[in-house]
Amino acid sequence: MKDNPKKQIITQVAQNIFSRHGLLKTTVYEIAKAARMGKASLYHYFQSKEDIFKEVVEKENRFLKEKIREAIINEDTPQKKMKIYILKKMEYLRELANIHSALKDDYLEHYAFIEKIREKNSKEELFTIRETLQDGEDKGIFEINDIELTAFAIASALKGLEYPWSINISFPEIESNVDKLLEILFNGIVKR
Amino acid sequence: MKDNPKKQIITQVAQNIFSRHGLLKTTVYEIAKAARMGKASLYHYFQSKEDIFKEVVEKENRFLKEKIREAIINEDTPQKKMKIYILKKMEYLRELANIHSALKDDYLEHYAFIEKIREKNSKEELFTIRETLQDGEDKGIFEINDIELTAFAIASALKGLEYPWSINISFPEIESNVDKLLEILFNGIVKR
DNA sequence: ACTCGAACACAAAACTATTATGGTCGAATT
DNA sequence: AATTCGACCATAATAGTTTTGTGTTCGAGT
Repeated sequence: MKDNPKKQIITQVAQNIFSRHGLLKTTVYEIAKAARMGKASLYHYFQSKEDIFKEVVEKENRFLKEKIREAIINEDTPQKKMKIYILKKMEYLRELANIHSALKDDYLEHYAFIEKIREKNSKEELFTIRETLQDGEDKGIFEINDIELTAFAIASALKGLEYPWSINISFPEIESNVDKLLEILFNGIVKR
Repeated sequence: MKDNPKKQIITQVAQNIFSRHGLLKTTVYEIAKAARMGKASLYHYFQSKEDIFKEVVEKENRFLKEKIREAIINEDTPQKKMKIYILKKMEYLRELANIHSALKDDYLEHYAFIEKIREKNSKEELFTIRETLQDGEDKGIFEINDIELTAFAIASALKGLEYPWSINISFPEIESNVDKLLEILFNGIVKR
């Protein structure tokens, strides 16, 4: 997808409608109407409904990455970089309805293309964590053996931050939970 | 439930049938037949199908707790106790089909009584982790500020161990992942 | 106290008909 | 040539109806 204006309009209107109704409830007809064209014309620009949704998710992912890059750019320590990465990702995932849906909605998990999106996202996450660990090690801040396994363990732990605790269990504010978990991951609980 | 032999027979046969067919697919009629009684007679001993399942889950939970107690009894350090606790729990949850189902199956999550079972289990988990942290602190091994929040953060991290990663992502053996995560939680990644 | 056949209310499943939806095709328009 | 779209297709989804299954109750019997 280059700079085709029609394609961008379709993507934009689709982004809005998908984010309100979700992938399944949004019809191709609705998107076409909102883009002021006939339904059949859409297929000149996109191969399928799935293609449109993929494009929308990729657009949101680019936005998310840019926002994270901006936030991290002036941080100097790997600890701060990791914290900002996690918090910004959580924050923007809440706003970006389509990528959130693609990554989190249970009813979408049997679609092969959704599985691919989730896989790509997980790989990017693991990569980012691994890079940050490497950076910290290079700077003599972190001391790590088996960096791959460490990246994986940390990624797993961070997934646990989204665990759906029962409503009757009083759980802390997400940010203090992130802070505390990162503090533990960085410094450990064994006396120094 | 005291020592009523009929009730114990019902519970035992129900445990078997529930673990094969699951809560929803198991009929009261089947349980009655297996216990060699009429369907209506069951209601003399249990108030409902739900009551039978609860009894079965409680039975399995008692068994699980006893197995963990036995495994931990000779361990001396809080680190070892925590590791054994996590691994044993994972191991027995895999074997004890009914409590596993009660805690994990998505299709059961809208039942109020299942939510209660999950809540109770989470509270027990948090309690166990908190106790172990306290033990470690009392022994001068751990240094913790805000023990409640720390217990919560660690519990969250451990929930992440069960995250369903995509099949195309090569993830490590569960035990090495547990080991690595615990190592990080205990010692941190910042150079000592 | 314990047992169970019969019945109940309604949930679940099966079946049938109708409508909606993603996608295609070819002709028309720009 | 690029773009548009009406009409149509195959089938998925939905709606409506009927049938069967299931948890539970009740009252009579042992």
